[in-house]
Amino acid sequence: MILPKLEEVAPRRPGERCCDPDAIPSMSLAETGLATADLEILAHPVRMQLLDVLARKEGSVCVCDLEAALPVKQPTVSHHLKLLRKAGLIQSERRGLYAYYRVDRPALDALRGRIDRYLAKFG
Amino acid sequence: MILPKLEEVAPRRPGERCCDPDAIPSMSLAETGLATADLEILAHPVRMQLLDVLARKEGSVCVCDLEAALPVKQPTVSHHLKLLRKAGLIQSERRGLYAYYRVDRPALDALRGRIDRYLAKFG
DNA sequence: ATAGTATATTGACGTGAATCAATATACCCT
DNA sequence: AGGGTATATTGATTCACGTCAATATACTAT
Repeated sequence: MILPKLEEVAPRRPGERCCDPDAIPSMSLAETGLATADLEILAHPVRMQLLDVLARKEGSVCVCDLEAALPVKQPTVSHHLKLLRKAGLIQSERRGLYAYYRVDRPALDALRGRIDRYLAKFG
Repeated sequence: MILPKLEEVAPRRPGERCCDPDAIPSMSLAETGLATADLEILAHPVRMQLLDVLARKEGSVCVCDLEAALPVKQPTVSHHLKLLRKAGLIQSERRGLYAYYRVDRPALDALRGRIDRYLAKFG
């Protein structure tokens, strides 16, 4: 390992250490990318309320009930349900005209576990 | 409590229950607003790496070291540090030309606790 | 004073998210 | 077939966020 001559680094007052060699993230950009994706899917009031309602019910919930429970219009509900489904957190099923959604319990538990692990890095 | 006559509600097939009375969020919009604010502050790669670096160090870290550790320019680092400080998660101190940041340990622990509690609602 | 450095702020730009009206799709019923 | 309903999709709009060049600020050193 080649060290620069002292004159070549920016001058610092002694005790005001800059260029601290272990001020290095333990998480790569790829890791923080996954972590932020996990957090982002939860970080919206509508999605949080949707998950809240779905997670408390044992079985499936009709979209019409989800619409009634939330302060946004039907296309917006549909939009956020789609995002949650793409994230693997919920599953859907059609019965006739109606669509029913339920949580994917293992996926939701896994998400919780990952977020717990991200937070543990700061503890 | 006044109930509508049965003929006045939208017709449903029996067994395809809609208007489920307990499909109701347990979290108000105000609560989900606080929760999403807590999640949003973490849900960015640069802020997560900043917290990662700061949380691992016992003392303060010079901004110049934070800049060196992250893949963004100086104004961007400054911007995210400001957001984290406004959120109460970090504190800053100036020593001469240099600025030093450190985590606010109680605030970070409190944030972790709140997020744990939000996640517990889905468990 | 003058020059130089570290950090903060401003202002502008690009990008993506959120929302919803309008429309499409798929299903039921007569 | 035709009309009605529930949900999904499209397209347009708005708006907040992230980034950075340029500049300001505040300090150091000569």
